Amino acid sequence: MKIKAPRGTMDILPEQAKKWQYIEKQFKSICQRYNYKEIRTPLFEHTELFQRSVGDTTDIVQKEMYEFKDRGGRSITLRPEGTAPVARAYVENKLYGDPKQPHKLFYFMQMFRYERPQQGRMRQLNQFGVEVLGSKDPAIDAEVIDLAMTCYKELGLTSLKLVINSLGDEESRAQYRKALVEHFTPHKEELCKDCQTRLEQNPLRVLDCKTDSEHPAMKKAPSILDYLNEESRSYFDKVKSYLTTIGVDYEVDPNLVRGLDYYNHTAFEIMSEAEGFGAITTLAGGGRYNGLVEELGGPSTPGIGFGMGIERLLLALEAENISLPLTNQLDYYMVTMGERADVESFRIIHYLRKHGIQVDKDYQGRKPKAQFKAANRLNVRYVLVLGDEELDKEIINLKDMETGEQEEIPLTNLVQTLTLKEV
RNA sequence: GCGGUCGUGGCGAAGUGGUUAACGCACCGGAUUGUGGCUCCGGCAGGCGUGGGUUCAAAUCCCACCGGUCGCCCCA
Repeated sequence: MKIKAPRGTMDILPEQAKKWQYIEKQFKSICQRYNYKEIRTPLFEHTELFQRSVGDTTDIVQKEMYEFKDRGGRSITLRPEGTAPVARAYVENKLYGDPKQPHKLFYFMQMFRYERPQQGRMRQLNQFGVEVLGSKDPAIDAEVIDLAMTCYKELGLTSLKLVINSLGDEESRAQYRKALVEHFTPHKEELCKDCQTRLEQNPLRVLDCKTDSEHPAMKKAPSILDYLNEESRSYFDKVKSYLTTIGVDYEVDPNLVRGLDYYNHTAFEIMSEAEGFGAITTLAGGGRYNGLVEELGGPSTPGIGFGMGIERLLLALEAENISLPLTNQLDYYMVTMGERADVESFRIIHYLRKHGIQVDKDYQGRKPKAQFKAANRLNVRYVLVLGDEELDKEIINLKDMETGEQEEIPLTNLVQTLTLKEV
């Protein structure tokens, strides 16, 4: 084969697509229960949107964006994440003026990140996500987290870990940032190269460095939790208390920083603890972003959301050995014998389909024997047998593939009989 | 972006320098002129990821590239 799918992309074939459909259906039903409405934004945006919101120092912007110039010379980027585009749409369409607040939104969208692919990390990836704009009620934080957990739980996943943290408000964060720089600067030379850069550009991210995690300075690093001001601390406490109220277990990890610039207050991640899941365990991540809408030119509007990788979700299901209840097999298969019957069968199945009956036939010119084999392969319970004999008698033979029994159905009663069978 | 590892018919998998590249599954046909799932028999299908090189001779050795996979960075 000459032309292959570009690196980091994949085809989703019918067998697999059934799972995607099922997951989407379940998640949409959950969203309906929680009263979240679907939003769809463009596949690509002006590069500037991500630079300004996600942040120039983040990995996403520095090395992962699918960025190109269009024919008009504009810098365009295939969206690497969903929050910024949704916030942009909120501002652009003036949804802040809509009396229905907050706006509770969900999406199923493709994202693109230029990374070295491996299992669970594609260049084109699919995310289900949720964004709530216009509420700073800690109960909404808990609702969003609960929604994500519910999605996983209703599919049957159990080996989950919810990790939460608070990054505090701007003031808390600035204080903490200062403390971190003061703490790490004396050890700067001992830290890894990445951390030295991070210390200057984005000190919070020094904390989630894996290389230096054993360094004594890392262990003695100040905790964000000690730098939360009164308001931030109280907010975080309320979020935790709401989670407890509805029985959502969590673990507080003061080192959970989240990479993107727009986050503040609540940050969370959901991981799989299933065995054999490999190095990548994050299934979903999100947080609050109270300054983002304003940053994008809208009125000061609080927001919170998460993104959930569907590819990783499928891996988690596999790791936990969960098979989704997929049930779309064929109801009827038509077997024909002879040319007369073959032509007539085409007319009949068209008629049956028109009446809502799910039926297929052979298109390979196979012998009857092979047609029955095909029916077996398709896992069909009933086969409609049509040959010269049946045509002459104006009936069709309905064969039950499980019992092997066959009964004659008058053609005039066909639809009625088959419809009843399905019940 | 860095490091390890792998790449043989549709799938799985032998072969590690030398006659026309095992085998299993799947598929097609026959035994059974119009009836399947079992059995038996037969058949279809690959020149070994791509491109160079070494050699009398390469799927087998070397190089580059592409792709998968694992790990790192980071995240979904």
